[in-house]
Amino acid sequence: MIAAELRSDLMAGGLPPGAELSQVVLAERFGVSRIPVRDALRILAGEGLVDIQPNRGAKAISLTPREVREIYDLRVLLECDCLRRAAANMTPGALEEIDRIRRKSDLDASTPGWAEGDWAFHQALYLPAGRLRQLAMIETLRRTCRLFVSAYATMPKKKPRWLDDHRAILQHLEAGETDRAVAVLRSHLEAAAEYLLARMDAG
Amino acid sequence: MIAAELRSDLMAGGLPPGAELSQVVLAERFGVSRIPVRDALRILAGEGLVDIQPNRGAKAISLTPREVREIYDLRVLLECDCLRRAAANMTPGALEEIDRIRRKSDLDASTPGWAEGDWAFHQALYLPAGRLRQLAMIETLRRTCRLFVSAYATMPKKKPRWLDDHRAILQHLEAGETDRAVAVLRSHLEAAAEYLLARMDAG
DNA sequence: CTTTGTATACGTGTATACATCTTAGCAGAT
DNA sequence: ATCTGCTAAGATGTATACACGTATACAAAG
Repeated sequence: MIAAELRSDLMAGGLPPGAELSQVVLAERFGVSRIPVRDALRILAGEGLVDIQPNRGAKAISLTPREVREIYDLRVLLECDCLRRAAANMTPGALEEIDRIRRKSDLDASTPGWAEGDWAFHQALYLPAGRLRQLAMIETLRRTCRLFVSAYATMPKKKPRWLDDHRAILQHLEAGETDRAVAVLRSHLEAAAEYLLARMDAG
Repeated sequence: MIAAELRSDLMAGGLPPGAELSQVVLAERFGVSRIPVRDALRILAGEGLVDIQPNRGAKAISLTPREVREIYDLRVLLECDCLRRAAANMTPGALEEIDRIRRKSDLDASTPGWAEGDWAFHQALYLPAGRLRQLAMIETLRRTCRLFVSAYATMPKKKPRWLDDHRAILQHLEAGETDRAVAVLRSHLEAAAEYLLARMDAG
């Protein structure tokens, strides 16, 4: 629970990248001893969200533009492959379900919780691939990016572009044109990378 | 240190897949309290080597053939991409260094520590890509496989095939034929997957 | 004989206390 | 004035003790 709480704080931007995460401070804040805090920090370290250095404390991760670029390259690699595999196993029922989730995510596109809907869509999209481990790796990479999206990009106004991309991906899948769907996904991710990198250069 | 020790034990097969890892027995075995053991288990859980279930203890991971297949597919995806990027940045000096490591790994090919040399070669091969995070992900996946190689495959006798592959990859790189080098790497990994899966079906 | 409830034992989760390390601050020498 | 060395404060690492949850064994009811 403490790990989940900390994760939310990191996502929301309450703990900016590079912030020092003192065990005692967090323990007092949550009203528990340091042991559960240590466990939580180790869990988050395993997810790559915090960086623990022996005898020197934990920090919220801080990425260089070069690392952000690498992470998005990895996402392109893993997500495009996952979509391709999912397309091979896609059923009409699954497509219907994904579209339902897409429409629901349209609603809270302007709320602070827009990212949850975005991830729900992509998750549903990749699920038919039957690759749980790959999906977990993708989620980890997405969360790592989220930290920086929250920190640098206040609230994307280019949202419509994203929603259009989602719809386009689905339409191409329904038409059986996997390559086109994958191409849209790739450009979808590249656009997000460019947006974030531009913001990092600015701020 | 305890995490490293446990990792070695898991690799060497002393702790077979699915083995229950009790905090108390491990604490007694290492002559320390349970706290450092908890930390070590969380570290290994972050690396995906052990599975921690709340209030129910930790176990060495146990993979189904389907999951092994997925992991090798991920390795093909990540390692081939990494090699391609490395080939683009490869210098004559780097090739010389890799070949030096390859020749050294030839020597302890029949010893129990053959896997270290194997990994050293691949690591040197991918390093010029300048993708540290991707390299870390690959290492994690390789370690996960290693657990099962140790458990099911006593000592591969097909070693010569692997060493030949290593040499072939280098030769293709020296010739500037990246696609061929990547093709050999892919078949290299596929062969390892087939070998392990066959052993799992048998045992 | 199967099933359900309970009690006991075992293991994990957490709090407190102590040991160790890092680091900031300051005094002194060059 | 800068650098070296020491000292003290704060944080992390670890050990011990206790609280809680889970699982197994046994007993009793259906």
